[in-house]
Amino acid sequence: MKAKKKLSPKQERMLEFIRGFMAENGLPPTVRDIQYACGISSTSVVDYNLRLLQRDGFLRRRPDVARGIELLDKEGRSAGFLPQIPVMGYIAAGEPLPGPSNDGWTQEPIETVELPRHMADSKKNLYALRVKGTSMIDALIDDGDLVLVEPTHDVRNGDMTVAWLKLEQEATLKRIYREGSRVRLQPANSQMEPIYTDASNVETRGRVVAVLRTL
Amino acid sequence: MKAKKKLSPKQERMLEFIRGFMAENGLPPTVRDIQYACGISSTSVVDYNLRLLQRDGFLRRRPDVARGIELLDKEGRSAGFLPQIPVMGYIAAGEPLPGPSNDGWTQEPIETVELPRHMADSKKNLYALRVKGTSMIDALIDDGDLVLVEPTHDVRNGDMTVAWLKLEQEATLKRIYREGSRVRLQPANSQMEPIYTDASNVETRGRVVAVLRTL
DNA sequence: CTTGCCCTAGAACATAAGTTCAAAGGTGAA
DNA sequence: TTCACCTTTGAACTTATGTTCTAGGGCAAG
Repeated sequence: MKAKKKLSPKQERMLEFIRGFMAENGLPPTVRDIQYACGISSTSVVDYNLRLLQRDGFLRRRPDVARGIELLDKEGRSAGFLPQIPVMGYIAAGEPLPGPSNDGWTQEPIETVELPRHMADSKKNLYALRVKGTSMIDALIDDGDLVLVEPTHDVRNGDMTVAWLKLEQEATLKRIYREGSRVRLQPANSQMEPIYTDASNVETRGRVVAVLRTL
Repeated sequence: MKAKKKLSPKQERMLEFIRGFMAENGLPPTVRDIQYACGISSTSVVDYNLRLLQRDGFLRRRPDVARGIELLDKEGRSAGFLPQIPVMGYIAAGEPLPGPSNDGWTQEPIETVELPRHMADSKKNLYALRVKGTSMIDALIDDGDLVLVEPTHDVRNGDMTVAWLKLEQEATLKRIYREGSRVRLQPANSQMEPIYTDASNVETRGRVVAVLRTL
């Protein structure tokens, strides 16, 4: 992991814009796109800063090719184009569960992952949690897996849910079924027994839309 | 699912090239890139065919913008840029296991998925299998999951392996450990017991590099 | 054969977009 | 202040790249 130079606000903004432009339009911006979007007065200033950004390893430029900007990730591989999903923290049985407060997040993401469109589905404001420990095995989720969460309170019966059990002070991933005043939390692994608890004891934090495991 | 017009060989080739170019270079090709790569004699012919491809819904062109080609998937959403991983078939306990023969595949993919670089990564020639049934639950893999396979015979001890048990005529996903003349197949779920069998009974088809589950 | 249609050729054109330059403005160290 | 050094300006320049046009070839229907 290389220590990246810190960027000027202008460079920060440029990178931000380039990322967004690529994700939105499916091709890299031109120098002039950047100029206008970032309120820069001259193409030469854009060029100047692109040069610096390239020097510091944030992007690569192909000389003389239109829109020849290529964003690089921390490992120097090509990146961009896809929505960046923030990994907001860990989910583990005994630990507090990161979640959005009323206006945005208090913490920074511990990392970000780039996800294909058919998963990320843009406007849903997804975030991800890294699973720590094997306590979610009954949901067929292993240590190190990444769970993609849609932060909604509108969880339906049968949805795989990120739940916080208040009494137990425990985070869990289960399919949820409201049954009167109580709630049934059903492990994905049908060989395992469901948990029943009082509805007031369960705080749903969102709906799991995907699980990613890399080996 | 709309019925796409069938394409001329030239158009087929152009689309193919555009896809590859984008995945490889991270930006769409120019008209002239396409011209040279597909051995076309004039830019106007490329333009002509791009026009037809656009008419038939395979791509969108932004007028007057350099490299303004945008590939569309079957649903008309923007696509491209990422390696297309072919889903070559199903993996299920009692069914034959799709696999590459000496020169390529005999079957067509049942679908393709677009994967982020950090998963699809290199030129590893990955393919995917759709899991059918719950027989892989001991590997923490559910019905409907997608397993990404690197087709290699060089599987190391501890790798999650796509294995075919000849006697049992059964496909399975396990961590593999060679122990002398026999093989230990260890479920990912550590609460479950390993299977031991003779080395000659196991045919390894590749290494699982990722598991994707969408809910 | 003629007509119409789809496709190909080659060239020229228009402009989108990268690059370069000389000069000036800011800023901090000495 | 003076001297480096980094950054900004505004414009001009070059070329990469989309677009257009006219002409012609191939082929099937009439």
